[in-house]
Amino acid sequence: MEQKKAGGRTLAGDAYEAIRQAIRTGAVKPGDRLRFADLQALCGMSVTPVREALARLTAEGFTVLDDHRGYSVARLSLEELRDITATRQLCEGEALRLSVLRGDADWEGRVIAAHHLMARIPQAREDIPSAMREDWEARHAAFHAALISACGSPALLEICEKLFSRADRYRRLSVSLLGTARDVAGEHRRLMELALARDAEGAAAALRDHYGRTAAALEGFFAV
Amino acid sequence: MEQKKAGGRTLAGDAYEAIRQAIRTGAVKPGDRLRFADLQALCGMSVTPVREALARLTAEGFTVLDDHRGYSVARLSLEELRDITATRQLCEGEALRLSVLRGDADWEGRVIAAHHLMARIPQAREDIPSAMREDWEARHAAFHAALISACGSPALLEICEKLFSRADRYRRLSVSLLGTARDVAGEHRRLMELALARDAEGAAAALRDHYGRTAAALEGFFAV
DNA sequence: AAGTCAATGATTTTCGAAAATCCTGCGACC
DNA sequence: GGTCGCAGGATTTTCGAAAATCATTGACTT
Repeated sequence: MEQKKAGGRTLAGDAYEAIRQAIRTGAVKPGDRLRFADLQALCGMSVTPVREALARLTAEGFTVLDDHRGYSVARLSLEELRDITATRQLCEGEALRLSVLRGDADWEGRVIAAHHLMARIPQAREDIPSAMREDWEARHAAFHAALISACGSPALLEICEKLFSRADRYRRLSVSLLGTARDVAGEHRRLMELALARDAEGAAAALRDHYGRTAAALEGFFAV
Repeated sequence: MEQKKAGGRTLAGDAYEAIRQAIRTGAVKPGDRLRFADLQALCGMSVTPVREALARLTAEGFTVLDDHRGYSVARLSLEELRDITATRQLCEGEALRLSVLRGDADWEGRVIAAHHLMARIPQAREDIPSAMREDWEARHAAFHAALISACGSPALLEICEKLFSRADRYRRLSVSLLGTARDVAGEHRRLMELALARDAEGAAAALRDHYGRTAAALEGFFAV
């Protein structure tokens, strides 16, 4: 979805951001019902824009709708984590492969710049202030987006973007509960190097491995 | 208010179906603006459910939203046709491969039954009544859905379903403008045979070829 | 006791109009 | 001659309340 510009041109857009943030940060938990009365209080607006925001969030998999029973926060599960991971490996792997094959000098610049921005601040961890964690998350997303930005397929890019944001909720779980023992920075650097060396297959394989490790690090949590 | 429950559980759902149908049948054309006043008249309801319907349609790529300028029917283009085709070949090809590997006897039954239903009525063509064409389209969609139904990945299935319905608009163009010279029935039969013979790679390749032919048959139209 | 059914309360869904925003055309000014 | 700015009109967006629907409770029958 790329219809909202940050800052707020419409109230519905603001509501979308506010509720999305509440879900991502855990202010409302998976399975929680989202009552319109509460959301109107949270967002400070009437029911109509809230309804539109929920429609968008539902399309992206953050919330689910039960006819005449309203909306609730989508639950997290090991099955979904595995499912999303496998689908990302397929789609984003191919997107990266295409991007490496078709990227021009301008694309190389975007990748280098995005990596540089991300590497400048420490990775999200328990002992890092929340604001900086948010910042790193944004730069992390921008780096992955830059990698596949030259794939030439808007449809594939849209799919990857949606899957990335759906996986974001699981990624946050990883940060807050397990810490980060892996050398994520090293994985990212290697990803960039393979891409810039125009090793399409190698970069795609490294990306699949990268996502596989992230998922594996979370498997334990759901064993509870 | 005394609303009748004509089939739909919510008016927003009815509006979604009505507008979607208007777009698919060409009652409103690509690029046309969708004014709320017109849609309210068409659907016989107030603005709120229409707005929700448009939000859903936009999420699926049938319409586009321009902030404060309203909704319009998404345009068709050769670039998008190629893009969607390539993405379908990737996603649905993999889904079919997985489905063939993992499908059980129950899945085989679903595939055979869906194919039988589709083969019983003639394929959509100019000289066929519109109602029968709609019927065939529905069974065609059901057949393709059955093929990949055992892939085990809800995320992938959702992506395939969305891409299928997006491609549906182009498919209709093919029917009304070019007729069907290809042996589509034969392609479908071969697809089923490969799947039931558990030739996962062969079936996936046949599916990619099937979609490639459909797209190729339409290339000419956009040359205008 | 168990099951049915109607009244009640909570919540979603829809309405119709008001407010906000954008587009167009016209005129003034440089 | 061309550009800028500003009413007028059309359209979207939002509001607050009314209507419809779902879940629950409790009385009443079997």
